[in-house]
Amino acid sequence: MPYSAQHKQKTREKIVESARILFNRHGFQEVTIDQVMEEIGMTRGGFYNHFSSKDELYSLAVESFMHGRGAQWRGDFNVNPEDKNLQMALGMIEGYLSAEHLNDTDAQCPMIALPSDVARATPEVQASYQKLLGGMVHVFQTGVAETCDNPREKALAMAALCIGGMIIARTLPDSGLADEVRRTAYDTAREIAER
Amino acid sequence: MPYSAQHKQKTREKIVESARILFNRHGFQEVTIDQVMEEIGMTRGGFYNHFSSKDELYSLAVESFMHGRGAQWRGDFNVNPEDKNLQMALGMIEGYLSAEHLNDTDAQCPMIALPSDVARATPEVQASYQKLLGGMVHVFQTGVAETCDNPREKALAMAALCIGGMIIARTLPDSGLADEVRRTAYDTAREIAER
DNA sequence: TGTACATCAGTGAACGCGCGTTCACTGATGTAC
DNA sequence: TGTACATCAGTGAACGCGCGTTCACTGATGTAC
Repeated sequence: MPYSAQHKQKTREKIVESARILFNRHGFQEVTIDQVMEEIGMTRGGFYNHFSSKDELYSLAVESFMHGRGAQWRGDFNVNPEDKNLQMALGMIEGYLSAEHLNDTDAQCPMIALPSDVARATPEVQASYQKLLGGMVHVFQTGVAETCDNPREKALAMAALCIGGMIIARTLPDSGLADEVRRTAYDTAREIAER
Repeated sequence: MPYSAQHKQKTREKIVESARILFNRHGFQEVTIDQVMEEIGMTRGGFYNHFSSKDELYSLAVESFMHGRGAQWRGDFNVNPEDKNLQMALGMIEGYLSAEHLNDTDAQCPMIALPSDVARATPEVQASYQKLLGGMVHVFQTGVAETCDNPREKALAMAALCIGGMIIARTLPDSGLADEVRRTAYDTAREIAER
């Protein structure tokens, strides 16, 4: 067997990561397979040795955030769902609604970077998006579970504020207004968590 | 002067409205000028008699919602900012987060239909988006102004919940979960308004 | 240890298609007489 | 009132370009002997 199985797996992962970053930056339609492959020093033809279509790549790129860049990011803010305490949930809110998260497009959550793209994508891509939301709601829910009797509702409201606040902030040309939206979403989500 | 000035103005408005609906349905990149023109029974060449580029049309289409389809929609839910009372703001929340609004893509607010498209568009398009947000915040703010001392913060939080909740709901393939998100956003926004 | 070989990841030219924009033309309309 | 004319909204072919995908090939690699 020429080329080890790991070699192919590594290349595959590099393509997905390159795609995730480029889709985050420019959107799905706007990114070409050429660009994705060039980013990792390869040419377009090789792409179809790994994936059957650009759509398949899209779904994998969205989902990869959860256990890839997203997990790394949660580490920075000490967010570990196993902790099951309020501090953990508050860390998530703070990190998600932070200026760093807003400005670091490459490492940004795809739920913020690609909402309307995903709404028009294949069911597979939407399923990947739903998995990300499920992960976030799980974090919030376990965090507030022991201090209230409707953790699920709280978790969903917190998620809507985090994601919605960031999407709006990202879209506004006036950065002052964007910061105001972000801060208000943070205050409100925190208040819901602590109430 | 052959063809009255009104004739040209009418055609221009028809193009913008056709574009707004098609962009809402399929996104900016995915809609061609051919499709926009065909929708009103014209051919592609005539487009450049009215607009200098597809980008210019995009900005106008987003902004047109406010005084066009959006105003009509506010009428259905008795939302008139001149009323300056809580009921008016609650009507807006209810209408915005309603199942009808979620499912009627053609008449949907572009803030829900196009967030990530706009984030990557020209500053002009983003300015149009910001105007829509400003209008919504204004409605909420005047509605809660007389019953609390931080109307601006409340209005921004309500807007984040309305827009964020709807964007998420629209993207989820599981309609049960989508309804849950929508309902929770409604309950939370209402609670903020009434507190 | 060294060499011939089979495999298949990766290459890059080519295909088919569609899009934004341009442009020479057409013909419906309002006006001048 | 009727007619010739000027205007310009609208037409549709053409241009230039780029993209997703295919395909014949190349050459780096691990294995058999």
